[in-house]
Amino acid sequence: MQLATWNVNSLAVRLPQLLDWLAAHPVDALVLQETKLTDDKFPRAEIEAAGYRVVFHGQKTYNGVALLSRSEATDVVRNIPGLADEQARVIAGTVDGVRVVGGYFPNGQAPDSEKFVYKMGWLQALQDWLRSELARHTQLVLMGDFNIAPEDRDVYDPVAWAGQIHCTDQERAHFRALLDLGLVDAFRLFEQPPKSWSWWDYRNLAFRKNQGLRIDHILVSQALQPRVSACEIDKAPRKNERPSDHAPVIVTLV
DNA sequence: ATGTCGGACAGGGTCCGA
Repeated sequence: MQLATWNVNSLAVRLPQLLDWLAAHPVDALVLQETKLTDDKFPRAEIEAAGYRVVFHGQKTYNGVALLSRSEATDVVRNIPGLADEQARVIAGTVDGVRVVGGYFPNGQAPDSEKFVYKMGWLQALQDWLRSELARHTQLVLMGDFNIAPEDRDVYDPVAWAGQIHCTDQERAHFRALLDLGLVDAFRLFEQPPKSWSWWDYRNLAFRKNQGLRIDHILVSQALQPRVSACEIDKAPRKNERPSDHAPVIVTLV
């Protein structure tokens, strides 16, 4: 079984690439972020024609998430229960016995901004909700664009980025709090190439220079960890002529 | 490199967000 996450930065633009990618990587479930589509504009027919069921939660211009799966997702949840949030950032469902939670975590803009305050509150609400989700679903995967680089080795220039957004102590503490719930960073279960990133700024020839961050993650519950046999970032779509700024991350379960 | 994308609004160029 394979699960994946990909911030597509506009599904309207990236749909052909998504369909190509699914043809090459017929994963069992995939969560998308930054679809940037209201639900009435979601390309359901095209995705179903590719052999996937799909549930989604979108809004105009910003954010927007989706869960694609070969088997039907059940017990679907949109956004964090109990959190009043106008931003479409979470979709969850149970696929083949695995609770799949897809998230587009807030960017946070800058550590002294109002958006950072929102990010902190959102992260706390996510943590509180996941604690109860884990109590109900021992087999759980949390994946998406976390907008957090958990450690310095996840940053191409940790000195320049020290204390900057994605790298603050507060964000990293929230990431560790998620691990403390009983989740494991699947990517770090395996030896990985040094300088492995999942996002490269569109500017400054960042991809060509491999100047990026690892901010897209797949966390698995402890019950699921023994099933994890591989986890990798697929850089290939980032080489497209008109790419998303993020690359997909894939986890393989036996 | 305040360096590029994508969407909205508007029907071009400018703004916001990332």
